[in-house]
Amino acid sequence: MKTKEVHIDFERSIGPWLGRTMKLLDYHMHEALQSAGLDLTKEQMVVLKKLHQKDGLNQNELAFLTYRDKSSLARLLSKMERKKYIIRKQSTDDKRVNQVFLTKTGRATYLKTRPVIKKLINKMEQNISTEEKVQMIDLLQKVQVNFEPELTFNK
Amino acid sequence: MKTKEVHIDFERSIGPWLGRTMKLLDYHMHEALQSAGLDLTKEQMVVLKKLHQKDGLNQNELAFLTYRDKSSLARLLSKMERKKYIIRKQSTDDKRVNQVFLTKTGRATYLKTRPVIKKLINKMEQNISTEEKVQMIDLLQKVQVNFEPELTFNK
DNA sequence: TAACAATAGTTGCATGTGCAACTATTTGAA
DNA sequence: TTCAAATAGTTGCACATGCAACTATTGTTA
Repeated sequence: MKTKEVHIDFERSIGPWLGRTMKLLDYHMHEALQSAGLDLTKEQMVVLKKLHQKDGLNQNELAFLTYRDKSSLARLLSKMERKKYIIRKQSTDDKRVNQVFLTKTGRATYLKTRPVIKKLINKMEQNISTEEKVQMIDLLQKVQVNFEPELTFNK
Repeated sequence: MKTKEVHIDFERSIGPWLGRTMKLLDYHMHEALQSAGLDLTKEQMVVLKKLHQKDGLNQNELAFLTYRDKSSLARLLSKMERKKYIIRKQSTDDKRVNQVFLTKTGRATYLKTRPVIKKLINKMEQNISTEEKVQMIDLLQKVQVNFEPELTFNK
C-alpha cells in the first residue's frame, strides 16, 4: 500500500523531527530577540558571542567557528558593521586578513541578549532532566559523527 | 571567570547541538540530491512528497504541512512550476484557491529521490539503535511541546 | 442588499545561505 | 628572484525565509 510504503523511509526517521524542532527553535529565538527590542538576528548573535569569547578573530576563523561559508560570514559582518556592532581592521602582518573586533555597542548588545537567551533555554529545556539532555546530546553527536567520521569531536 | 560564565548558558544546552546537526543534515541532503543529478532542493522535495501523499492540496494546506509561511510556499511552487514538477489549478468552487497537482515529471522526480533519501537516512542512523531513535524522537517532541504547549502532537 | 470582515494567494523588502569566480596579497619553489 | 600556487576576503547569482501590505474573492452582518 502506497501510504504505508511512504512512511517507511523518512517519516519515521529522526530527520523530520530534527527539522521541525529546529524550525521552532529558530522561530522562538528570533521572536525572543525581537520582542526584547534587540536589533539583531540569531546568526548575528552567535557572531557576537564568539567575539565576546575571543575578540579579534579573523573572518576565516569566525566562519569556521560558526559553520558558515566565508562569503556568508562576510555579509553577516557587513550588516553588523553597519549597525556598529563590530569593526574590521586589516591586519598589518598580513594585509589579506581582517581582524574583527567588538565595539562598545556590540559588547553591550551581546550582554543584553544573554538573559533573553537564558530564558529561552529554560523554556526549551523545562521538564527535561539533565540525564535526558546528556542523552540527547550524545545521540546528536552520534548523528554528526555518522555524517563526518573524520571529526570525532567538533566542539 | 568570564569564560566559565559564558559556558553556563548556551553552550551546554541542546540548542547548538541541534543547530549543528541540522546544518550537517541539510548539507548532506542537498549534496545527495545534487550528486544524484536531481534538479531540486530539499525543500522542493518535501513539497513533492506531500503532494505524492495527497495530490491536489491547496497552497494554504501545503504551507501548513511543511511549516512554512504561505509566501515562502508560493515562491517555492513558482520555481517548481517553472520546472514542470507541479501545476496550480484555480478551484472552480472558490476562485481564491489554487489546487496544486503533481505532473508526470514531478511524480517521476519524486520517485527518483526516494532511494537517495533512503540511503542518506541509513547513513545518518547507522550505529543508532531503534530504541535510541525512539528516545531521540521522544526528546525532540518534548522540546517541541515546551515551545508549543497547545500542539500536543504535531505530526 | 450593501458594506465590512475574513481568506487565499502574490509581491516588496530585508534577512541568511553556498558555490564559483574574482582581487589582492603572501608563500613557496624552480 | 621571479613566477606560480595558496590564501583571505568580496561579489554575482540562485535559492529559501518571514513579515507586512496588497489584490481578488467569498462570507457575514447590519
